[in-house]
Amino acid sequence: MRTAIISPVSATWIQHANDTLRLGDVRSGGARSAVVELLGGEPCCLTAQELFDRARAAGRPVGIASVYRALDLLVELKLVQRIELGAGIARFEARQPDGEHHHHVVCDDCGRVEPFSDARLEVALDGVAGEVGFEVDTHDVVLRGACADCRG
Amino acid sequence: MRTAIISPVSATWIQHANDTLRLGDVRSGGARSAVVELLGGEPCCLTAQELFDRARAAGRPVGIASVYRALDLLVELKLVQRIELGAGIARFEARQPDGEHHHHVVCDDCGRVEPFSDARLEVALDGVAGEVGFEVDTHDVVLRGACADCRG
DNA sequence: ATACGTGCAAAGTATTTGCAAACGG
DNA sequence: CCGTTTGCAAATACTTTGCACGTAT
Repeated sequence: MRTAIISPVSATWIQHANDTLRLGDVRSGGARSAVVELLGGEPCCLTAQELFDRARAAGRPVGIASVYRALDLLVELKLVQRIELGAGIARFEARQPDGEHHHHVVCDDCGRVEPFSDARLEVALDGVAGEVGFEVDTHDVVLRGACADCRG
Repeated sequence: MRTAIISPVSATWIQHANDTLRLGDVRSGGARSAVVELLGGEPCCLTAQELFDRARAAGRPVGIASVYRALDLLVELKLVQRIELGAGIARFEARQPDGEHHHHVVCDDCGRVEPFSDARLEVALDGVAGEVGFEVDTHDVVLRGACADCRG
């Protein structure tokens, strides 16, 4: 194990993730620990490649395949949300145990991604979730347009 | 040109799409016509492969590359919306000129996709669009969960 | 006639899988 | 010790690009 400087909120998620992992019959390995720590310390979403690069930069010789395998497991356990913002690149973000979350606005021109959250939107989404015939677990919302720099 | 049995609403979109294409300095080719006709006749989203298969089944010897090229152009002209529902497969859907549109709910288990629409959700989305710093052009909403068949 | 559109095949890129070695409990 | 996890390399699957030929205007 290795210490890391992380925010209290994220530390809670890391704790939660490790607890959940321990419940399943999974063992702790270096690659998965790195992914959990990195996602826990990040406020917004990261790509698999970004996780790989950061782990390597931190001196952990992980393989990209292990990053994907760790992410698959975490998504399956509902600890992580997979987010598709287009361009065929998946992004990953910690799912807070209290349901707290945000959505994303993407610039069609430069690809910039920014988070936002809105209580009324969540209320509307919860309302819709009860009306479709599915048992809804999560939702994604993506706004697309031009950021301040690219508008012209 | 070839006739096809299509609904009035979609005929409007096809008309609109052809008009818009004619304004740009683009010429009409077989592959692009096929894509426009197929998207105009479909109420929900289709994958590039589905468009390719249907065009071939209809006796049009299009190439998959031309399908992608036509879709790129149509997306650029805002005639078509690209929708990412996960699994790395993009889907495409006609954008009605009057802004009428729907969203999607996806079964995490079997992959089933169903459309839905909700006026209150649209109001909330419009409200949020004015508060983020971007000039928002479109939005995607995806609900994920278990469909009636897979719930257990 | 001339440039744009097209089909095929090859290349590109994100992700997954096979496998033997390393490792945790 | 035994089975999970890992890193590497090869394979896969969707999408894009190169190029010569066809086609609309």
